[in-house]
Amino acid sequence: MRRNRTKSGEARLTDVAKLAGVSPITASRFFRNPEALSISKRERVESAAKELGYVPNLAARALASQRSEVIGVLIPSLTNNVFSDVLRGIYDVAQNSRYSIQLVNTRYSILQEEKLLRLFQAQKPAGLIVTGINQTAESRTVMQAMNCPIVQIMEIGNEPVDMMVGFSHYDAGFTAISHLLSQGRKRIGFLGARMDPRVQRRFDGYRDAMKAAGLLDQRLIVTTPVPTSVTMGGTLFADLLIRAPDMDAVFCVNDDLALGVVFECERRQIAVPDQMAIVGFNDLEFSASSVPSITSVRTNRYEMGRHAVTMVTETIENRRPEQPIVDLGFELMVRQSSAKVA
Amino acid sequence: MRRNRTKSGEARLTDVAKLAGVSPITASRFFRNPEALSISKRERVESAAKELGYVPNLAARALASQRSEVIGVLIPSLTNNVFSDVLRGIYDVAQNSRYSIQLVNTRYSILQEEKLLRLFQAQKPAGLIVTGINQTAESRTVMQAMNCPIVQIMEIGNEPVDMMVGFSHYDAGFTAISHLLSQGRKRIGFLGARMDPRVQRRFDGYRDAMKAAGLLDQRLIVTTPVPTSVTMGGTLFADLLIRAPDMDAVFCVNDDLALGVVFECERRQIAVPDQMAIVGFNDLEFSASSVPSITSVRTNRYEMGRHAVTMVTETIENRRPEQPIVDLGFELMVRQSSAKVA
DNA sequence: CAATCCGATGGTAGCGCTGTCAATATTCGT
DNA sequence: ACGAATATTGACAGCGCTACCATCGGATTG
Repeated sequence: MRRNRTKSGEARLTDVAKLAGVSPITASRFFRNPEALSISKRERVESAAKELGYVPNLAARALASQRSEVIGVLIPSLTNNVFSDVLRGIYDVAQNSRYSIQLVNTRYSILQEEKLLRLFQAQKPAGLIVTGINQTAESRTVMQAMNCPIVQIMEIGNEPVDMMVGFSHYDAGFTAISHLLSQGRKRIGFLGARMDPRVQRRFDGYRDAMKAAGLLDQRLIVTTPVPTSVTMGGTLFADLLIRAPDMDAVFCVNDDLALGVVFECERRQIAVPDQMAIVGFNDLEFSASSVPSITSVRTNRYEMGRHAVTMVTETIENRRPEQPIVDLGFELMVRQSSAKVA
Repeated sequence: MRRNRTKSGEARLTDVAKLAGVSPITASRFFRNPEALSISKRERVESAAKELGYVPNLAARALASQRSEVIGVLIPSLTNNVFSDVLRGIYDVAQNSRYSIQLVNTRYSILQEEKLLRLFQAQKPAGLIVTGINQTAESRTVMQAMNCPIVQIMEIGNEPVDMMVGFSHYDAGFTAISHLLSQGRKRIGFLGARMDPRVQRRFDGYRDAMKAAGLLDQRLIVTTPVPTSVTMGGTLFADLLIRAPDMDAVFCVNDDLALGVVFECERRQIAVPDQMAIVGFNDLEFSASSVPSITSVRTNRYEMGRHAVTMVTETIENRRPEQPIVDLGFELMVRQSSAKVA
């Protein structure tokens, strides 16, 4: 005994088909590939759907078609500005496509990431976007078994699970230090909070640049596993000054920390850049308009998000990008905080 | 002709049931309400599921049970720090529940919001979290028809669609201005970017407080529809100084703008707070550690997110909160930028 | 000891949609 | 004008799961 409508009173595809005088499958095609219908049927189905206020049942569609139109996104933080930009890129592209985004927060834990990846299996996502390249072996296995396009974002490496879009944090760190060295700085501190894998690679760039210049000194390095913040920038900088009072520059792994250093310098009346050069990372919006403005490494986070979704959708539609690894690069924005000493 | 497994090779509930020697429905119950099974069956199903690596098919479940376990979230911006905090609260609670979050970005457009709300209908979400109280009439109709708990967040009002959690932006604005007035300030500027409804209500608080003090002056007010930023804070402040050179305080609708004003004052060598008091809004992390530290209105954004999800889930589980409207309040954090003139 | 209740389990019948492939209509080339 | 190729359309049979109701044995009650 079939009713006229769904229990909750909504119209079904069959109801639309009946009203339009076509078979259910024809109506179904109207919503997925209207070009396949003759003009007349197309119009009939369209007006029938409108009249009934038909809304497709996504669960039924997913069940029948054996696939969903969900792209899973795993990011490590919802607070960090860096990820909000990436997310905006992701959502901007996704909202104009038929795919929807399922976002989860790994909180910088690769075990949590592994667990969430397993959860995604149940959804049979159409694609996956994961942060970074440091997944557990188990996570990689799960991903490989998932049979959908996968993009690793934020950084690039040699062994993509599938595809990648990002840039080299090592090179970026190296470039930042090279800049300071070229300005005549010798005692360049490293200031890092929450040493996630990408921050670690920025550090590697710092270390190698300093080593190459014969200037590496453990006393110049301070890090903490605590999350990053402006306040933490000031605190760590104070630490660093105790350990290396002759420090003449500091490389902060992000702009929040750098801003904290700027404020701490003001408190202590340390002249920037004369006595202390400061370089940040990410080029957040405030870095250009702070006083002094902060030299920083600009990265294309919004583009990264857009790219990632696009790579996923193109792959689904059999237009897989020729290059599985996309390097979006970075740009050192030199500003007042690291201008040459007079 | 039924196969042993799904086409893609995954085990189905029936396969688990067969291996465990129980009926499919018993196996089904194991995953939804294990307590209903006898210990022996429970163990049998559990080990069978593990052996087959069974992962439930969410689409099938949603179709058969006529409901999903998705909570839809509509927010106007993915960039604004304010929302990242709310989101973090939402995700923290949701990730420990059986509900998953479906997030969409309305980009401050109530028309886009309406469209997205319709999209959500198709998903039959278990609950909905929407930003603010300024939905279109059509949006309200759609929501009312959705037959699921709905929480409006960020602010409170008198006519909840269903439930609300937030605080009074009017009161917050009024309080901020009262503080400045009590410090002896008379020419208090208003600096607003992207005048969304909540910012508008902060403005109403400003206007009424100034009017009550007989100090309202249009020249003291500057706003722009452009999104907020630190840079914009400096720009608008410069505008304001031209229009009202005798200004002795400024209320910024958020801390980014306030930070921009701090920098602009430094550039112009305007002494803060002696010549110019500054009050921000939201109490972002940097406000406490900037130089000078910035007086701001602290709001419980993380809690707001947590609350919203909790209200939804409790309602679903028939433990609807007694109070449909939760006022999380705010707190004025008085700091250097608005200390009393000597 | 029969009547009653309750917890545990299973059978049946879909949920609303789409994949597959066959059946028709339509167009085209020669 | 005729067969072949192509464009449209439809019938059927599930997708994997759960709601609903029936069943059954055992505990409880007077």
